[in-house]
Amino acid sequence: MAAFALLRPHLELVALERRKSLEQPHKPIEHLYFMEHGIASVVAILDPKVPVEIGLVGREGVTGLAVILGSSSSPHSTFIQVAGSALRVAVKPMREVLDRSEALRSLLLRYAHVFMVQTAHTAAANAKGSIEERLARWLVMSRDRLDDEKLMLTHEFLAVMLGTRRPGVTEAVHALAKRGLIRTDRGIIFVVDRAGLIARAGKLYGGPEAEYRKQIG
Amino acid sequence: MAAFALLRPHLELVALERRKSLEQPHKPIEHLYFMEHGIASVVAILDPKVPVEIGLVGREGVTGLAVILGSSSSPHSTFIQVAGSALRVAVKPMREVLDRSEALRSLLLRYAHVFMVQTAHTAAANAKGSIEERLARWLVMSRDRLDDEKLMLTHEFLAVMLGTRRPGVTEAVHALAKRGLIRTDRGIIFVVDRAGLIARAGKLYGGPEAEYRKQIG
DNA sequence: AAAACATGGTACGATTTCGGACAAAGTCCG
DNA sequence: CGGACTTTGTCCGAAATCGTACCATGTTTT
Repeated sequence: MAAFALLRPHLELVALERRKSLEQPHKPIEHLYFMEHGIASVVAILDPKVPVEIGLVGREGVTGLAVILGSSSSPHSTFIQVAGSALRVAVKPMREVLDRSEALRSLLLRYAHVFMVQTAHTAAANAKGSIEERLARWLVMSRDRLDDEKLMLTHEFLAVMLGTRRPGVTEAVHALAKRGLIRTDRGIIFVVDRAGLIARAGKLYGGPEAEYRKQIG
Repeated sequence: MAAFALLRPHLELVALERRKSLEQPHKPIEHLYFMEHGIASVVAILDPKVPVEIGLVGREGVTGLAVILGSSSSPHSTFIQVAGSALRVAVKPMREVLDRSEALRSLLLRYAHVFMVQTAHTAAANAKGSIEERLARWLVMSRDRLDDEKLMLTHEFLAVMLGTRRPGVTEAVHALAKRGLIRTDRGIIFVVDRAGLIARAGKLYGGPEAEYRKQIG
């Protein structure tokens, strides 16, 4: 994309290990990460022991939205969920380029809008969806961001993401497997039937995805 | 605020009746409303019959964030929850002023950040909070935005806002009343003990509010 | 190979919430 | 006044989820 030309000199390719922290609550954000592979997860911290996921960022997006909105930190925490890589840029050059490029600013603000829609949908999903429906939604979102059927995720981890108990995830995983929508192995979930998962997620899937296509394409 | 000088010629004072729609899903946004009194509610529409609240806007804020982020519509719906008034501006002059005033743009983007934190907190609250805790949070948020102890709200309405059944709200209202935190009358809830409600809401209250003070003050 | 650890399966009763229905009480309007 | 409507109170059994615990099975480390 043309808007990236100004940014390119400041981009640095970095590998991202699983669990690496990209942002910590209320601490200055140092870099923005344009994801190439892998998934970053943004979580709200109700309590240091109780993080709850509010959004996923894959290669369609960038972390550090707070900076794009003019803040230097946020109350959320961002970390790597599925290992991969990203092009990162330090906050200072990012701000300079944002000031100079109307096109880039416009693009990133539209992405912020899309991310907000995703977060809002998560709020609605948490209020209305069963664990199984929310899990189905989450697996499809991950599959799409990775473009890979093989997801390396533990139940424990999914429980945090969905804001439920770990045994609840185990049951939901079994239910989806019984329907033939996924296959599992220790620490791995294979997406077998993406369309089936979407059907299972019902109303919980689709809104934010449509908004992304509309705003960014 | 100085940043508002450019905007003033385009502002129009309007009264806002309860239930008035300010934005409809995927329809062009026509005006932004800087709330003076009353409360606007932003809801995600999982299903036309199932709206779920994702954020509140009172006199501390403005509706139409999608426009500020460069979009002309959003998948959400915004309507008046508690009657009041607002200064509104049409989208076109709003965009022009945004282009010219760095200060206003900065302020409104920071507000967008704060609103996003509020939405994220709602997602976490919906995942982790009981109905009573969520209700307590919601009542305090409304009380603060109205700066009034008297809230004109029906249980039916609160049920939609919290994403639960109406009888669940009735029970939660009774529980809070029994603790002496609120008093109720038909269609009215009086906040008696704000601090007590905050304590009852536990971790669900406080995060977004602190972020507002930090970013906007 | 043994020990330590991570992950998943399962069970338990307790609690919350659900979906739906119905009646009582208050309000509005002709 | 009388009917229509809104709002609230209450109840039911069913389902989902909780909190917790314990064990089995893999995996990694020593």
